[in-house]
Amino acid sequence: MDYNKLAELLFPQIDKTPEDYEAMFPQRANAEGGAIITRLGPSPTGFIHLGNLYGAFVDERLAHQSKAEDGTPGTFYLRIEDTDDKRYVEGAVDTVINSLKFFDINFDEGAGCGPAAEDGEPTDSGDYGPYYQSQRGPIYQAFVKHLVSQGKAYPCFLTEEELAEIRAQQEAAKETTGIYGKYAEKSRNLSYEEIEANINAGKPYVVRLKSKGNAISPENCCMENGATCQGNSGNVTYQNRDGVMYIIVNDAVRGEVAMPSNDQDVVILKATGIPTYHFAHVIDDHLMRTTHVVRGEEWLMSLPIHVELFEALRFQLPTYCHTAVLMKLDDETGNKRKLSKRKDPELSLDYYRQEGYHPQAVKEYLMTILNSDFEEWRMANPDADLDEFTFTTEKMSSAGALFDLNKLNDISKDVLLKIPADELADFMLEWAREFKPKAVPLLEDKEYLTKILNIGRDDAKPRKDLIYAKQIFDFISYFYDDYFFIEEQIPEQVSDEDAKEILKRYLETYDHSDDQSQWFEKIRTITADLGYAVKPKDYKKHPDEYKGSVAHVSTVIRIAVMGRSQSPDVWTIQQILGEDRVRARISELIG
RNA sequence: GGUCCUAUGGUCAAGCGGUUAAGACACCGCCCUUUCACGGCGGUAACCCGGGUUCGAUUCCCGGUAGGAUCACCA
Repeated sequence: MDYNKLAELLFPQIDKTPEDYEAMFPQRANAEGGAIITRLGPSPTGFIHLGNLYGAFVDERLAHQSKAEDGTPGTFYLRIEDTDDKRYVEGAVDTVINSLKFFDINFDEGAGCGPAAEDGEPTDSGDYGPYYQSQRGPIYQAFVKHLVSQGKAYPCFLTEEELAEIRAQQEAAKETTGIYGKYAEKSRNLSYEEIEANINAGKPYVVRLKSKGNAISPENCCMENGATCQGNSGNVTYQNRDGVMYIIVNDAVRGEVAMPSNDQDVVILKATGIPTYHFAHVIDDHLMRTTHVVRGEEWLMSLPIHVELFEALRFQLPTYCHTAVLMKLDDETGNKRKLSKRKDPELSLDYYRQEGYHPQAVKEYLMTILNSDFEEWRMANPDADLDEFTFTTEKMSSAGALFDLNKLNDISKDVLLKIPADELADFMLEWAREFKPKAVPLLEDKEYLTKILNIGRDDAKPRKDLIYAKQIFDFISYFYDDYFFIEEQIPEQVSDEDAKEILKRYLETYDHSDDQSQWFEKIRTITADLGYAVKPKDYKKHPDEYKGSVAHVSTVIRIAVMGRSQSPDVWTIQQILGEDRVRARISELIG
């Protein structure tokens, strides 16, 4: 078979060679001396979930933390993986970029990363484009053509029915499914004339890799059992394990990973002329000079395919970082399972936006599950910027981490405490504009809101009860008349008459200009006059001698003014609320 | 089913042949306190099972078990 002739028959319109592309996309200047080049390759649905964010975070940190010899940092770029013919969602690239920007994750180059054009359309930036796989057709085809001309790939005309039949046969015989070994022979052995006839007849076809298989044989490799040898692409070791060729790859997060080498004649070019993920990954990450490929664990099993592809093309293998998938405890089965888009709203980044989690809190949380020594570092450096932490792939867990909302909330409390109240007020308003529009006019009084958010923050032991916007709003809602209502019952120790009496006397003696001790002194007086214990301990010791304690009296006032029994300090709240509101609310309750 | 990954308290996790087996979150109790939150003190709670190797295994090896991942012209 004349493979050159075959390549020409299949790709007459392709005139560029791999060498041309190698020259067009030379090694990156900053890749020398340790700078890391990473990429994010989302599909163009624009849907970014927590898992994507998790990976993007790793990519970003790895690239921007690393430095070339001359001090320039690594590069983190955005490539859109739209090889699937599923519909392209309008504005998806913008969505991706903006979703990540919300978390301070910024790209250096790639799709949509250039300055906006005059008509407002986003442009791409960088010298290694195009950054959309759908626009890279000729590039992929040039490499496929090259492989065909070397006899390393071939066209396959198997129809869906034939494929299904083979599959059924294999399943019945309990064999591995797919096109490999004897099942590949039919297509592999097609003569030039047969192929030409098929093409002239307009039959659709795919291009498959001609796998070298993984059996140890004289023409393949004749290593002794257990012996190893180095691969051409670097970073790969082959080993004969009882007649089966294994690949051993050093994964940055998992260490050495061993598995049987690929024996499937995988599809590299679909009937549409568009490559599969496997092929696009190999070509793109090589040509765009990616040094570290960060991706989910679900890709680990296709590593042998990628290794064979890298070897066949004589490309250098990148460093792989297969990250663990995010898990969750299933309510029904009680087992761990992968977070799913359909069942788990907390997977969607929108969930955190709706609830009003601060991006910094989500980042901080992600970092704690990403690197096990982060929490320790954070305790030692409570005020340091997140970027000062040195992130390492070695410290990443290879088991799936369970998503823990409790932990997120705990971290969020600390994060929000460090954000100045007026910034938090802006954050609340922004959140409300999107998710609680009715409250916007109220929250627009920034001075008022800032005062509220600032309660108890400057103390030596600052309050930590602010977690996320939605929760915060509920927490402070009584400051706004529209949302104020009596939510709780008065304590059982206090009779209805006493409650009225307490409030009546409170209102009579109320002086808005009292300082906190004067104010509390008056409550003590009321407490004592009505037969309640001024010191809660007295009541605790001698419950028979008192109706209740000052705590219960205070609770009545709390409920009158705030509608609830739990809140920060009453005096402070009243000062913010203003005299009119306080008086009005109490009068209202007295009736 | 084949292949691969993983296995320390409820959760996240230190540990990398000899430890009273850290820490954080959650939970419980006490203290502080006019409630709550914060803070302080204390507490419950773990090395999946079985074989080896070794003077000694949570740690190394093998087997089992469990959970997860993956087996497309989807990524």
